[in-house]
Amino acid sequence: MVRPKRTVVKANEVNTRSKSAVSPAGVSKRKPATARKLTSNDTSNSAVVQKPTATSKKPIFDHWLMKSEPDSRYEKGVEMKFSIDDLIKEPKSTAHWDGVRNYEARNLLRDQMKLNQQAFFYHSNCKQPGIVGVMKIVKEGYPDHTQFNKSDPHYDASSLLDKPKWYMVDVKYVRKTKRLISLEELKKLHTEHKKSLPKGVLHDLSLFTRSRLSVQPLTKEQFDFILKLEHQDK
DNA sequence: GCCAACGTTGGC
DNA sequence: GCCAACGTTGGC
Repeated sequence: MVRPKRTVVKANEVNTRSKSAVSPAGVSKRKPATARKLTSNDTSNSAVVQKPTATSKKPIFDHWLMKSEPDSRYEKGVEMKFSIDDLIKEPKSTAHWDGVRNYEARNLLRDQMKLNQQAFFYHSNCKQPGIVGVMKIVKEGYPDHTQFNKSDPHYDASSLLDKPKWYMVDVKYVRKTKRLISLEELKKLHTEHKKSLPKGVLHDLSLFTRSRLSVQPLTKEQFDFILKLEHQDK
């Protein structure tokens, strides 16, 4: 599994409004992320995803961006790094994205991420933050076992076996992007897209509007737009 | 290493 | 349920 960069912190299920999450898939290790609340608000999901209706224009989020730290960092004595190369090295290049400890992210992992959907692998908290590859969801949300492991940095004593608080998905490596699509570049585009008259597709990219979320939702339009950048020289 | 943004905790 | 204090994320 991967590890997110953040730590565990057990979030309790209390905050309703929170939203962040992090965590990568994990293969070998995992890291946490945050998500939103749970128990109490299981029903209220984050509002991130909506269903299409003939009349509404709510965006459909069926693509993802998942953050992981490629550089070595220790949390409770456990190394948290998980780069795209680490994912590639996993058996079948597949990992669980464990360690997310944020309710909003948890809700995405548990409820919204579906089989075969694509996700960007994003390197964070490193020299060159940005998108480095593409992966796909190969197993939908299921309980993150690390919450029950006392020796795991993301152990959560408040989570019950029969009512797990935290979830993860499995992701499989698809390919690296032809080049790093940097945070800097995305930020520039985001700024332009906010200013342009009809706003551009990246005007509300969650990487900037919800920067601390470790698992972020994207529309197909956003995903495709960003992926096309790999063909530009930059 | 700093620090802004924002999530979490816990008293009241 | 509010909100101040505190903790974390993650870019810079």
